[in-house]
Amino acid sequence: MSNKPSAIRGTNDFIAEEAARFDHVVDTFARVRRLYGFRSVHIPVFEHTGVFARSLGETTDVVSKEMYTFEDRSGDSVTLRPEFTAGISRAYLSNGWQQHGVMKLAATGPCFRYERPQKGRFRQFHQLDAEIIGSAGPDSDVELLALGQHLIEELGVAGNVTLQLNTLGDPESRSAWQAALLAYFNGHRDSLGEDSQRRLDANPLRILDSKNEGDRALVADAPVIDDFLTAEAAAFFAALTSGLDAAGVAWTRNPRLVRGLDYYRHTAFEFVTDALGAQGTVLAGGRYDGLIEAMGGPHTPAVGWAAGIERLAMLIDAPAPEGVDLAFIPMDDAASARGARLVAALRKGGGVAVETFAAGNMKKRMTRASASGARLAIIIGADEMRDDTMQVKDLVAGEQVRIPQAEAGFVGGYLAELRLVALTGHDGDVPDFPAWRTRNLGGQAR
RNA sequence: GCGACCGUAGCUCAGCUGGUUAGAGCGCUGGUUUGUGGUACCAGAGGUCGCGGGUUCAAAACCCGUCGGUCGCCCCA
Repeated sequence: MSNKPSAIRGTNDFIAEEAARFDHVVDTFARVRRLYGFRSVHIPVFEHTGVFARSLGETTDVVSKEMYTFEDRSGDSVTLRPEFTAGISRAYLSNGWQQHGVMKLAATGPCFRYERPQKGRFRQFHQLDAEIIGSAGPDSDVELLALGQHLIEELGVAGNVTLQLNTLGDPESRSAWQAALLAYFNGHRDSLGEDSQRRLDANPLRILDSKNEGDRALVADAPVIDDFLTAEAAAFFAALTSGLDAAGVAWTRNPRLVRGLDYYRHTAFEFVTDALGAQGTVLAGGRYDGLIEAMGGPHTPAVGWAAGIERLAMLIDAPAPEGVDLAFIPMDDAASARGARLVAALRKGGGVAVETFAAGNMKKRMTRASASGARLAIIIGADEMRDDTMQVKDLVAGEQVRIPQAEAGFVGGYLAELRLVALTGHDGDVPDFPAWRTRNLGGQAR
């Protein structure tokens, strides 16, 4: 048992419920983002290292110690994407997407960060991503946040998640505030924890969300961004908050909320939960007006967010397990061949999900058929082959009828009706299959 | 990079202060039911006790190392 192959640290293999949770998050995003006109974008999973190194900020942890970077065979340094925004911005410039005007884009897929894994944090993790590129107005921030809120609601986790909102101001506001913070914390350097003393040099803003008890007391009296906001920055934030109120997006002001990556301006936000241990951030982002310009493009305002699929997946209720509609159980080769045509017709014509159970003894086949989630089973053996009939068993009711194979349409019709009832949430009682068939036979006869 | 905890059957775990052939539940295979499941009963297969070394008459249990996992710090989705 010790020679089993092992997975790379911090990667996951999902089946069954875990896979269903993951899929449900992805599917829900695909549905909701269309409601807001966000179009799908597909970008590479890796880029030239410079794409990330320059855009995220050389001193950030993501760049300085968490990137999956390696040389390819030609000696170029390439990096597995640690996030989506830099790659999308690069694609925007590479392909001249300015021609499309304001773009609302959505992406999904794996990202990579070389970190110690823990709850809600992995080396290969997966994100949902939404960006609005080319729009400077706070109405775009509102739309983007509304999308995020809507997604959270559709996933049924809104009760556990709150939106924390802050502004980092424009570059003037931000650097004035940063200078004031630096002066303030330098004055109390000795009272700061070890980690925060290091932050003082690297990224003083981060001291604001220190978890150290002693730091928190200092942070409480630290300079607040509001006192450094330029008139424009203040107006932007006011427009944003009133827009959110108008759109019915609930938010909480958190003046100590900062974002780790260098490119953020103005809006910064996190949807957080306390139900996930130490990794409470489930969806987060902000405005990054300077990024595309810094990458060598024209001045292009933009806002975006990313959400952690695994984190959302841990939060939602378990989705209904996957299953098929119908189990086909042939008793011998002849029945198997006959049934193949029948099954193909049901799949292609009726959209019926069918799984065949031909291995093991009868009891085994029934057990597996039952576990497949199928409502009905079609059983064909030598007896049935003789007179072109089949046994149709309702696996929920336990009732079974022997009917002509020519009546396969009833099977498709019954399953279609069940689907319809499930879809409309109409809980009208559908009888078991034998009774349903008798009823519809009668109806047709007249 | 730092810290804490954990590592026994396919899975989840029990195994008290070291003492003979290492257990349970679930799952798997077969049977009660020669072609009928989801409930029940019976039987069976399946374990280098993560790996290496040490202490001891004796180690799954104690010590050291190592690898792996989990959670936390840092940082972040």
